Amino acid sequence: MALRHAVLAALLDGEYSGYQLAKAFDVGVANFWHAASQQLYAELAKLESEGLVTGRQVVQKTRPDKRLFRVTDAGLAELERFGAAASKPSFIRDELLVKVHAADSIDGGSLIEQLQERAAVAEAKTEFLGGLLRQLRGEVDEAEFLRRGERIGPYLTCLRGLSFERDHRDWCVRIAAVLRERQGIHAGR
Amino acid sequence: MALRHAVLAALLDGEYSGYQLAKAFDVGVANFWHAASQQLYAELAKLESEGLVTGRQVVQKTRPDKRLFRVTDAGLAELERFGAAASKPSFIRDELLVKVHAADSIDGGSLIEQLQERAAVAEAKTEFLGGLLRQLRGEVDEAEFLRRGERIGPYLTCLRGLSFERDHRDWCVRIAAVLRERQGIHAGR
DNA sequence: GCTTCCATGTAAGAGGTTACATGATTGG
DNA sequence: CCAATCATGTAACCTCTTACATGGAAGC
Repeated sequence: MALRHAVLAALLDGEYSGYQLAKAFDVGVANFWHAASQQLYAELAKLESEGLVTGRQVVQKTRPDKRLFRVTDAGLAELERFGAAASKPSFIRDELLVKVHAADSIDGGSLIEQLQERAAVAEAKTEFLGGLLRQLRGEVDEAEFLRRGERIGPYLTCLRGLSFERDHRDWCVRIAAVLRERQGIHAGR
Repeated sequence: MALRHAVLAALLDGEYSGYQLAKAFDVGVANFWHAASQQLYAELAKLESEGLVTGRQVVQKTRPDKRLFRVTDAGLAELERFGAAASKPSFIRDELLVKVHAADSIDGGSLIEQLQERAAVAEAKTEFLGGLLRQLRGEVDEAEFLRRGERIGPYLTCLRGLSFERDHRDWCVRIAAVLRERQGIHAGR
């Protein structure tokens, strides 16, 4: 019962279909919450039945029909209640880190490759998030936007995502270098 | 079926009971994997029945008896297989970030408090992880330890944890400041 | 012509959370 | 004296993942 709040928060940006929401969860929202599209369709149905969101049918000609959802007043109230309550501790899960933890027992070459691959993905994400931030703040500079912008929530979480991806990229690059050097040492024995 | 690998990786440090493992998952392992103690007991039983770990009973006088587990050769082989396979994308979940995403719709005061609280927790964690790193590398300096240390896996993941916590703390402090300034602006209208 | 995009789901099974049970010992 | 620590689980419930189903349109 916590995905609902992530969905409500994401829907504050405007109307979204389940499909669009799933895309949002793949990019910006991915900085702090992960969910598969099936979960989102199910959660939207549940939220609607509880009156926290409303959907309206949009008939399309060249595309399948869709339903656009927005947060209701009851949904806003629920978000406010959530905002005041205690948060569960944050939660991370990363198989690559599990592998690094076991680095002394598994094949180094494969691990180095995966770290480089991950570094490249993180690099691509930093660039993407940088562009998203520019888009969100528009013409004004960051300090000004943060002082007077009307909707800064998504901007703030993207800042966190950007910082996370940079940091993660740097770590991957560094660890790959460490493992490479150790391979050289072992090979030279 | 991925918790098993986190458990195997954690058990590489030596023998652990379910209870001790749960503590490890609260500190070092928490940098990349979260699991409740009940899960760990269940997973250890499963791993033992599959021959990937072995347990031995340790009778204690002043404390309840316990079972210490270590990884078997089959367990090591499973870890190696896992190390070579593709990793699932990393997974993050943070209710505080959900709240920040909805910052424009929820009470700012409560959010600022929670951000400060979180910053303090992150600060405490950076200090703890700093100490853990010193302990892991012993007398030698970091570069030397990373070149020639025998077991560097946990060190590398702790480095990531340290970096993450610092970064997270800085973000929390900054966002709290942004929200405070906006409150001042709104109050002054 | 093949793949990707749009768009919404269902169903089964695996995995995770919450609440509970037990009971001696050590530290403040 | 009260809380925390050590130590291991069970049971019920909720959530999440995996696999599948459908079908037209647009891009390469």
